[in-house]
Amino acid sequence: MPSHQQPQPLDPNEEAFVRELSRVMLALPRAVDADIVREAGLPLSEYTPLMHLSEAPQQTMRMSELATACNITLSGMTRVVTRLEKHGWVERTKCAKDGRGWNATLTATGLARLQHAWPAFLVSVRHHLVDHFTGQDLAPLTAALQRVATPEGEPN
Amino acid sequence: MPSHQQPQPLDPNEEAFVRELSRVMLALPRAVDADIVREAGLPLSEYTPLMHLSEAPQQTMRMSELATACNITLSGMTRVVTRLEKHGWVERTKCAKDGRGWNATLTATGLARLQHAWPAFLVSVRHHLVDHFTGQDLAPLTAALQRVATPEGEPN
DNA sequence: GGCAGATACTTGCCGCGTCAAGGAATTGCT
DNA sequence: AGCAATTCCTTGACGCGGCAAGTATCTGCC
Repeated sequence: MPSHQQPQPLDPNEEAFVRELSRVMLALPRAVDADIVREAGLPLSEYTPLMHLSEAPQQTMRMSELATACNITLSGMTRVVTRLEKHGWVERTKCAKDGRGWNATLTATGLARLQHAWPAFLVSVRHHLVDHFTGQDLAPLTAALQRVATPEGEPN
Repeated sequence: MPSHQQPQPLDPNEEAFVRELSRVMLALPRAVDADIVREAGLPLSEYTPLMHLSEAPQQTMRMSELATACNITLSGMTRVVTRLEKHGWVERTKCAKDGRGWNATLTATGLARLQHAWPAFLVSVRHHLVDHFTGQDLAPLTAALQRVATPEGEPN
C-alpha cells in the first residue's frame, strides 16, 4: 500500500470505462426495477430474495444466508422479509438447530408470484443489459467482475 | 415487442454475468464511498457533482445539467447542492439568460476539498475496480456499457 | 398584449438500506 | 456448572434518492 500522495491517474480508456460503469450502476437497477414493478407489481428488492429462496433446498434459507446472497445487510433483510411476510409470500420459522436463528421459507403464493414476475424480469434484463453484449466473450468479463470490490483476504 | 409469455432463458454464461454484475452494482459504490469517506470525509454523492463542476467552463453548471451528468433526478440534485452550499463548496446564482434556472458554481474551498479527496478516490477505484481488468481490452466493454439501460430512442 | 402550455427548480412524502444498540441463544473457558 | 464472549436477529434513528405536486418563469399562438 503506497503512500497516497499522487497516485497514477487513469488513462483515457480506463476513465471512460469507469464513468460508463458508474452510470450503468445507477441506471440499470432503476430501469429493471421500473419494468418489473410496471409489469408484475414486484420491486427488484423483493424479487431478488424470492428468487434465491426458490433455488434453495426446501425453498428455505437462514436470514443471514439470504442477506449475503442478496448483498444487503442483515438488518436490511429483516425489513424486506417483514414486507414479504405481510404479503404472505414468505414465512418465518424458528431454526431448530440454533435457537437464535430464523428460517425464511417461500410459500406457494410466493412462488406463484415469483413465477408470474419472472418473464418480465428476463425480458428486462435481456433488453437493458444482455442484448448489448452479444458477440462478446462474457467469461473473462465475469471473472473480472468476480474480483471486483470483494473484501481483502476473502477466500472466495 | 413479443408477447412476454416464455422468453428465452439466460444461458449459464449470461446468468453468471448478470449475477456478478448485480453484486458489483451494489458492492462497488459502497466500497468506494466507504474509502473516500474514511480518507477524505467526502461521500461519493458529493464527490461526483464537485468533480463535474470542476470540469465545467467557469466551474459552473445549470442544476439540470449537473443532475444529468451525475445520473440522479433534479430533485435529488437540489438536495445535494443544498448540502454542498451549506459546506461552502458550491454557490447558487440565478441564471442570467433564464430566470427559472439556477447555476451551481464551485468555490475555491470546494475545489480544494475535491483535490484533497481526489487521490483517495483514484486509489479506491483502481484498487476495487480497474486493477482487476488489467490485460483486458476495455474499449468494446465500454462501448457495450454505453448502450446499457439508455432510454429507447435516445440519439447518441 | 395576454393567456395556455411547457420548462426549471423546489418541497413533501415515502421506500429502502445503513449503522449502532439491544435482546436472546449459543459456545468456550475454567 | 457458570460466566464471558460471540453470534443471530430485530429495532430505532437517519441519509439518500425517487415521484408527485407546487411555484415561478418563459415561449408560442391568437
